[in-house]
Amino acid sequence: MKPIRKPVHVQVTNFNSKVVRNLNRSVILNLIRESGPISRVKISQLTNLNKSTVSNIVTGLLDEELLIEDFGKGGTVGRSPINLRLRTGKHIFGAIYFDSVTTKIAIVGIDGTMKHTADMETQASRPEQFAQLCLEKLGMIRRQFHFPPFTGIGVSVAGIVDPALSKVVFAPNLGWADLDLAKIIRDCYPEVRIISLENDAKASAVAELWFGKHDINLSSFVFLLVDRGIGAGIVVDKNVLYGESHAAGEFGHMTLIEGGDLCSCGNSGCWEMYASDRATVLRYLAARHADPALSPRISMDDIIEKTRNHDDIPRKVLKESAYYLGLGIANIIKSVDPGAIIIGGKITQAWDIIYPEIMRTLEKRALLSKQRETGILPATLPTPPLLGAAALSIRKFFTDFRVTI
Amino acid sequence: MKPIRKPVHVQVTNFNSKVVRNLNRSVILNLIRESGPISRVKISQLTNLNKSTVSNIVTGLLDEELLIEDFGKGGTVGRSPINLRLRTGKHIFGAIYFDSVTTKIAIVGIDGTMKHTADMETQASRPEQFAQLCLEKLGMIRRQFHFPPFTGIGVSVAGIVDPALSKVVFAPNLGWADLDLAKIIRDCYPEVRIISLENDAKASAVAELWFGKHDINLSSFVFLLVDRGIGAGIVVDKNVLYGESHAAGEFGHMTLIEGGDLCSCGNSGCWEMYASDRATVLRYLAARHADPALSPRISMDDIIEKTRNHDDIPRKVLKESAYYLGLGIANIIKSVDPGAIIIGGKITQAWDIIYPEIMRTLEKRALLSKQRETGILPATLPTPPLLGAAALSIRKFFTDFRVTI
DNA sequence: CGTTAATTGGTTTGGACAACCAACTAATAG
DNA sequence: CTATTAGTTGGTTGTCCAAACCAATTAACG
Repeated sequence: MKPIRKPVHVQVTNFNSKVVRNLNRSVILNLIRESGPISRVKISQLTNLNKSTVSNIVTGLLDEELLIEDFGKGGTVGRSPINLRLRTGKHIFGAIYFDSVTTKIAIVGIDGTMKHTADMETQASRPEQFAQLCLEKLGMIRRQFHFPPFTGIGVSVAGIVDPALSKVVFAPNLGWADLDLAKIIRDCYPEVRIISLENDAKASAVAELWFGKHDINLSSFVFLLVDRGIGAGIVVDKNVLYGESHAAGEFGHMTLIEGGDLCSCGNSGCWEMYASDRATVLRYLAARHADPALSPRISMDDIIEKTRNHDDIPRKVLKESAYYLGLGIANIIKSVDPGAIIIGGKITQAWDIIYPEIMRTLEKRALLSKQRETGILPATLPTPPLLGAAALSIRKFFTDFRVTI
Repeated sequence: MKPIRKPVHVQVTNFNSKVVRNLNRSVILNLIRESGPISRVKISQLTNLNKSTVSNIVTGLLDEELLIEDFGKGGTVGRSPINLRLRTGKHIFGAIYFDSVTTKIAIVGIDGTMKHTADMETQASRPEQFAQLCLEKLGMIRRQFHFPPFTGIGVSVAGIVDPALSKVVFAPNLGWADLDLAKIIRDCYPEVRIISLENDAKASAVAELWFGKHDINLSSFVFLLVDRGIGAGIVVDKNVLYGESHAAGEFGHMTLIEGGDLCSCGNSGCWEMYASDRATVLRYLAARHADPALSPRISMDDIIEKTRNHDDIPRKVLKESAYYLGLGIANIIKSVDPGAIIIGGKITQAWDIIYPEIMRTLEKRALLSKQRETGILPATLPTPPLLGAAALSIRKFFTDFRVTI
């Protein structure tokens, strides 16, 4: 018999003038970030804040050296507006993406521009030492190219992460479990105040949300990262869904085919047994009647490369993967009904092959006619999980309330 | 080639003193609702609002006759607290739940108590007239039992609803499509200001969120309504997920068995072809070697009733449904990783039969060990979609900002 | 070409409003 | 009477808002 717990009264957020100021400051800063360069008057109109209030807050942001004023000419009558935009260069962010084969490192500007990138071969067997090595490399690059000290550092990992505890809970492809990565970063960079750790798919979703170059204003979407496995980041109203165990979006392990192939997670018929890169490679080897043990030697790049020649097998294999992708995507659409699905991963290099096949499947299996129009888009960014790592910390920088002295 | 649309600058919400007041008022009112009776000092401690601020706002709420003061004795030393609780009786809400066979009507108090209920046989063929009939019946009951005029009216429908347009988009089991139900309500009750319309599963989720009697404080969960079909309401951080086409949570139509039975939605292998009440009834008839055309004559009640006798077939059939329920629930857990799954519908009357079977399936198919502990609970409320209809309007009453004169 | 009106962008000023703080009164147990 | 807890009062602070006020630019007109 379970004891009946009385509801615990968690701290309720209240509102006062300071909170209001910080919220409005955040609103203005984000408006400039998203739609800058923009004048004070335009901000006032869009936010419904009074002109004087906007001026007041902007003065503060200029004092903090977060903005730059552009004195230009306005084409129409009247005084020319002073356009405001984000100041880049003053704040930079370090980013690391731990993946099974290659770990990627980058230095990223406040506006999401990659200032510098580097690759390292992942040494998964000694996680602490390897993480330290990457962090040191990051610092070396920073000094070498005379960047200012990091405002924040962000890390993404191909696995499940608990950002409250800032630990890697379970990363099967790296063989990591219960690794306190945040502590390693803090020890290495004690002066850096903003540190983020996140699952790679969720980080990618944040990257697309903040820096994606889509022609529609996406506020609800699912980012699908097709890699060795399949992960997803669900974004609803510009918020990432985390879930109770921080495992929301693990669509890769949903059962798609009852009684299907056995997955390493213990379940059978998981989506990623049919649509992940690993599945594609294995299917390719099977089609070539090759030894499945060769799979580590063959990469998605090889298969996609081979479609350029007049060879039907890689094309057929990719189409088959696309069919299964469509099958799972239809389920995602029925689950959370997103405004779009953004696909990242190597398979998107064969977009012309996979897209028609995905859409064909969707059209057969969609529930509502409106949902058949759900946009299926390739990622617009170079390496979403890497940029996403930085985006996590950049987001904190912009949305966390300024510490009032 | 699509035209590149510049991001449309939607109205940004700003913050000023009036907004702050209304937010804090809302915070206090909801705290009293959820954890009342409670004293001013306790509210102050829990919300971090100053004692005087709480007193100020509470005075306003007392003036509005929303609260009642209980002068009791406090067991300890010091002045006894004046406990505050919601005043019931002054505000009542009308609720209608349109389902395929029986339409249910209720009069509900502000605290979620059912004051009066009535059933009507659904006449789906003439939706406008039938809706009007139900609304009139609701008014008749109200007058007969001397209730005050309705503060709000809420309606839930077994189908997809667009609450922005307040229309029933698609209700296959009722045969309704593109029905402007909100207009019918408004025409019938022009003086009622709060009118809500929602899908039955989403309404049920709101009912459990606001009035559910669970021993844990649920803020993220999925309400699963197992009926002729299967629908779900996803709740994340106390917010219901709607989705781009207002079709989030349509797990009933997710593909669970590739190449499985053909569903009326056009897809094959949908979950509800295996786990819904209709599926259970059909499976029961098949086990009895009876004519599937008899299915409208046999109800879930009959099957559950028969498990009381020493008859193995209904038991076996229910267990099979529970297996498929577990299969789909595992997928839901992997999708949105909820804190709990609350199941509603007739099948929960056989909880002792289905629960062990669901859990057995989950344990085999869960991804994380922590997720194996995800609570699977039966609904705690009598008819969640009906109470949910009222809860929608009650929620608006509490959360919508008070119109300042 | 110089002056003025019209227009738009941005700032200053005074007032309103809400939360906060500290000191106060009220009630209760011992 | 004292210690303790609950709730109120009066004054202060901080923020937003409205409107008046500068600033800068173009168009019109004599």
